[in-house]
Amino acid sequence: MITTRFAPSPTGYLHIGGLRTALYSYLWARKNSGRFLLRIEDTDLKRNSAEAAKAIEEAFKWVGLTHDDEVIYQSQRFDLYKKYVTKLLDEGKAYYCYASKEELDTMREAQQAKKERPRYDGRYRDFTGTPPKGVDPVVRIKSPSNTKIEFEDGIKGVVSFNTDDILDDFIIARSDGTPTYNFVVAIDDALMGLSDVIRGDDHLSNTPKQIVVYEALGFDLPKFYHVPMILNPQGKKLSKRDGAMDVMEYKNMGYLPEAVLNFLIRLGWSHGDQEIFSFSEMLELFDPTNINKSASAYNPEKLEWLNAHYIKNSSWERIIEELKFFDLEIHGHDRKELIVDSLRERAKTIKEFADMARTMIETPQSYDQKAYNKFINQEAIEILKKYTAFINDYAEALHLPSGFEKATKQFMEQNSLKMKQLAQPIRIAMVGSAVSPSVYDVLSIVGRADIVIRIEKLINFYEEQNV
RNA sequence: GGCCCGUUCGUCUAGUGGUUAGGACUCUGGCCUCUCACGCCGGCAACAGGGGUUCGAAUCCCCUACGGGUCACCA
Repeated sequence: MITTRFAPSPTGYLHIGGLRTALYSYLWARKNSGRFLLRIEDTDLKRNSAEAAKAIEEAFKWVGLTHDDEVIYQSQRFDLYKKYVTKLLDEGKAYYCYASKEELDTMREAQQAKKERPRYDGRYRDFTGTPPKGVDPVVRIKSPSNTKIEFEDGIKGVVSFNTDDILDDFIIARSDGTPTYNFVVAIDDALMGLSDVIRGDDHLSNTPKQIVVYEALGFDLPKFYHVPMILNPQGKKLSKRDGAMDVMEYKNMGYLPEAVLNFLIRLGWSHGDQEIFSFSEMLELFDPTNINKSASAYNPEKLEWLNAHYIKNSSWERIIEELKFFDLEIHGHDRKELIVDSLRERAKTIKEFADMARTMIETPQSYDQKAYNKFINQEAIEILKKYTAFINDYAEALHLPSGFEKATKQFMEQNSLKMKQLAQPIRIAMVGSAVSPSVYDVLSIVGRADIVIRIEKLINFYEEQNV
């Protein structure tokens, strides 16, 4: 059985890079009918873990990820960790260290002065004397020396470390009794039954320490996969200055969750030349073995393209639903469908979609200067006047774009006009600019009564300008 | 600085000893056209450098350069 986990430290929101490793872990577990667990790494009690967990659950919900079991909070498992500290102490695999901070600092400085690697020198490793008074000891684990620690990473291949290069007897419990990161991670991963640990590249050099803990405690090692980092568009480390770090920001910007997931799965992973992955295809095709070895810069244009793709291919009901988030409620079944179909190939985000829809729904309050200067002149005004009269007197009912097309063509024929002469003035009257969907669609969306109002408004504006 | 990891078009990537080095995004030329988009057809653009191994290397090995990660009583 495959069991994976996502184990963020509580920062208050779900990071975009975090979502990617969560997605990989999720997919790998679900694909294999396994379990995907969530654990909050809140051994540092200063942060608000309840709020952080809530933010993660919210983001998971938005993109459609679900985890099994209850969320595990490390802060609630201190008793458990303490038992393992005691166990190692009893077995002689760990020991109390009474070295003070000052003592350790001077030791470190001396080492650095000699250009040596700063490391704990093991001075209390075999200590049997009387402990110094007034020092709360830390607990250190006995690390192996003069050997190698190797493991097969599912992404990087065999990774090998010389213990003397990287290890010392590191602290597993602080002087206040609280356990440290590398200790609890190993315990929890083992106790939670993880078979596969998929996590960020930045943990690669923690892995040997965790292996020391696994071995001291007699736990089986999981398979590790260290996923390379996501870089900003400039190829540098992602930081808060790069904008959207919080997954929920993407919702605010009008991105669809399926676009975000598709973007993320493809960033550092591939399946041949395929670019578009539905959720079920992700489930079917994902395999952590072909995650790329190197870091990848995220490029906003591709996300945008993906988002546009999903907008184009969403049902109109879905888009109407999404538009509500941007305070846009559209009434009328035909009108909803028409608005969506006229804009779905034009909007890159739902936010843009809402903005464009508003230009058709609401009477323009001003006119785009350039477009107005270019297309609105005495001749255009005369045409618009005639057109208003024509629409007013038109005998048949006018609802659908096809009806407006038929009527407008008749009008053009009667007046020997070409579409080119008519389209832009009408467009400016309807939406205030020279850019919109097909005029027939716009006309149909605006509706017969408002068409007349909007044209008259433009005419009035023109005449006031030219008194 | 030590250790670890990495390096194919600007970006995401395919490629696992023999390819005109493929696709996608971006940019760009054209077609379509009532504008803008969409769509379609085309274009620009890459194996970090140097040594080996081999009949033959983007692919295997070594070195260099560059980038990243990590070295806490943070996680």
